[in-house]
Amino acid sequence: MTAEATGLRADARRNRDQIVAAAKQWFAVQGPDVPMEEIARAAGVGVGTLYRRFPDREALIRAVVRESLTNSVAEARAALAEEPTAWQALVRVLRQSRELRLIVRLTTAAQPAKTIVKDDEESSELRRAMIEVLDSVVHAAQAEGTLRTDIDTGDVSMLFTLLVRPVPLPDEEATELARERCTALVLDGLRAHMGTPLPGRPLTAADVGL
Amino acid sequence: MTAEATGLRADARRNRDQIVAAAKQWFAVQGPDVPMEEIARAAGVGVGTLYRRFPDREALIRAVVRESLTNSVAEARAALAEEPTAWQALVRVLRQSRELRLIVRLTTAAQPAKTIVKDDEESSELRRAMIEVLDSVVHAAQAEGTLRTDIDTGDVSMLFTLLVRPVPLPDEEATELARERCTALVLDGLRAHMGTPLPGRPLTAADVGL
Amino acid sequence: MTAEATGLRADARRNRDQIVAAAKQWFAVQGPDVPMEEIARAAGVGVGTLYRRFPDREALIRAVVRESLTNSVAEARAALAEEPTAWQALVRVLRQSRELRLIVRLTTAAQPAKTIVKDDEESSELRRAMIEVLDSVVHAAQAEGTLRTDIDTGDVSMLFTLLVRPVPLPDEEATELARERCTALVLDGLRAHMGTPLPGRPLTAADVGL
Amino acid sequence: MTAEATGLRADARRNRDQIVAAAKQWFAVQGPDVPMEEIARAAGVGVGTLYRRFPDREALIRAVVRESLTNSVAEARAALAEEPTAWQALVRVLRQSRELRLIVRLTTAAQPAKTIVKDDEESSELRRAMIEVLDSVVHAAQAEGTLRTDIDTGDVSMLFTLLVRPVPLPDEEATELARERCTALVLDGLRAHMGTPLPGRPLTAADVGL
DNA sequence: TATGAATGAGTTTTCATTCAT
DNA sequence: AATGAATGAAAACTCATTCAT
Repeated sequence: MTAEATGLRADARRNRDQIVAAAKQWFAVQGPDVPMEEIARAAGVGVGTLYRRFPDREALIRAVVRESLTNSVAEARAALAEEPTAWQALVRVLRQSRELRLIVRLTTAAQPAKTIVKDDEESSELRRAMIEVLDSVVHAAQAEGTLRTDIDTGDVSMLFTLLVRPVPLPDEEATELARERCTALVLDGLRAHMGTPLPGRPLTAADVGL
Repeated sequence: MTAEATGLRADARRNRDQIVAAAKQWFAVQGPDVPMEEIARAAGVGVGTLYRRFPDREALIRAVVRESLTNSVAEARAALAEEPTAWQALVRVLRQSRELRLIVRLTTAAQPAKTIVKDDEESSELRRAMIEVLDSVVHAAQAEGTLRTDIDTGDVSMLFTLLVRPVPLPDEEATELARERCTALVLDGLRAHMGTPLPGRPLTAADVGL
Repeated sequence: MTAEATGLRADARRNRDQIVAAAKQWFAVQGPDVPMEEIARAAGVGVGTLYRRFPDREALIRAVVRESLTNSVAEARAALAEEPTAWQALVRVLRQSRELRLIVRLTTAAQPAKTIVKDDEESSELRRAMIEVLDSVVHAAQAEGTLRTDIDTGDVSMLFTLLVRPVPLPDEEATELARERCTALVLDGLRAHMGTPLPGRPLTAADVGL
Repeated sequence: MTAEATGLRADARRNRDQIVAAAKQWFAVQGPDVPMEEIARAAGVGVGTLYRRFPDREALIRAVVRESLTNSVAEARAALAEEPTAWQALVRVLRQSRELRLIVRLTTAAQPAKTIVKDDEESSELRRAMIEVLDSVVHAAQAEGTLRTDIDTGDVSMLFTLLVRPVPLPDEEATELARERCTALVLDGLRAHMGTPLPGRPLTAADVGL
């Protein structure tokens, strides 16, 4: 799906994809420190195979982040293109959060993952693309009068980050409902003309280190 | 401060307190997986002493959670008693978040901490006390007409949980500002008479596994 | 060049030779434990091809030793035939040390190589041939009065072994000069009529396990 | 025995010494790549204990080298002080080679060991001390007319290095005899007034990277 | 047949927990 | 009772060897 997967033999390619998929699953539930062997097992391959494709844990995280970011950007672009209003695009981006959730999880983990993304040119480029789309959505929503104007992309992405973090409630259904309601409540806070004054100034993407 | 601290010789007691304090610091920055030796070093004692007091990591986490919960409940009660309006009490609880942040961090970590709290009678009792206070604040605020009425304590505590999670931005100042703004935005979403309809039904504390 | 190379298709034969050549290079610099894949890469073939030709590392070492021994014997015979005096032949053998150096390196490494040579009939035969030539040179030199007579082939070959071992000095030039000077000094020790009495008795090739 | 061993509890100290002793034995026969677990087993401790004392293989090698160098320097000084002639001191240094053999083995191994010694201040100092003693012995022997004057400390130490390398002959007795004879032959090459002209110029310790 | 992918056993290293001093 | 040493199980990573394409 991403660049580095090309030019592999069919079976190797299948394995690579399974490894990334398995890593995504494990990373999503346990964070970036899952035993490599666990991932290998989930992918149905030996550790050796995993290490042949991804020389160390960082490389694997990098690949996962790249893939998730690629998907997220594509989803965000689709939302912007297809939704009738910018507000609706904003809402949709926020709801299409599976991949985003993973990135946030990895990016806000202990230490390493953030550095990994920062140091990776391809990820950085994707991150820039993501910011661009978010900027468009935010400013368009403000222009159409649906989003409050005392905020900027950084504020929005902070809220996204918070909403998207995994909150392990006992059962799956409650988790979904809670997330939906929280999202709706936050959206209500973002809507135009409704707010109390905010401290400081609108935060840009750069302000929040994006 | 808590039950198990009583009946120890003065020096033993001091050790115990230093260990818990050190654990709180480390847990706050690195999560519940910090090497035990790190904690012992920060407390100025040997690992042996740590283990004499807390037979394993779970026991230590339990002690930390108990202490933090105790403090949080006290703070929440003080807010309810001292603030002129329930809304202001709500805001103050949300801002007095140091101890709360720690509990959330421990409670939402990988696997163990949540179970630890569930299985501990004293923590459960504190949790119930906390819910009771939160319930009072929430319902009082709704009664006074400042908090929207299509929500319940579970919704509020979910939002608290989200806001309180550590979001490692590059610099300390930006982190503080971002947190302030997000809090304000979320509070705007919670204010009475301002919202769009929410999906589902008001979530109680029980609904979100508190 | 050696027996097992015959009867192969031209390309297979070329592969085999490249593998052995690559192995000689790597063995010379890193000893017999170089990763097989390194050797394969240097030979411009896949590991699979290497393993098709040499079922395991031992087989490859065996092949290298055979080839080196073959060359060494040929060189020693040429020296004996072409040099005007036995002493000069001795000196020349000692200086023509590239192949010899490799054998010594492999033979005196950790454990395996020595056994490998011992257990290999072809190598043993070559070793016998080598001893024969050395014996001729040594005894001829003693007969012509240039080599001290209280020693035998085993002593000489021990000294050869010592001199021939790689001594990694910082720069290449120093290494060469040092080797030259050491060789000259040792030769001075071997010259007739110059020595102090030696302990024990002259060592034959058999004495030193050749 | 060396500085870093002081201030340990009696049992820890005993373990540390056993570990170093075990490492010396294994390093002497197998080189610096022996499995750490092997060393731990030989020392009668768990791997964990080994790693507590020596954070990685390098640290262990460093400790072994320091100890061996310390002993070697002491031996060399004793030889210089006690032997009636410098020549006899030279001979004695060369024969007291157990510790020296180990250092040479480690120092001339694959890559790392050399760097380890270079980068270690204490080892470097010991090395300088060793050179100083050797210089004294060499120059004194030349002054008393027993050692040829067209050489210098570098030449001598190169010959030492060669002689001291392990030559695994089948049986122990043959090894000893062979070493004795080789040493005697080399000494004959070093004796004053006996030599043929050597190429280049006398090699100092610096020339051979000491 | 050649290739390079897959496997899994072997090593290094870390850290929770136990135990001797 | 306090300390920090010892233990060993677990995790990361490498590489010889086998196998599918």
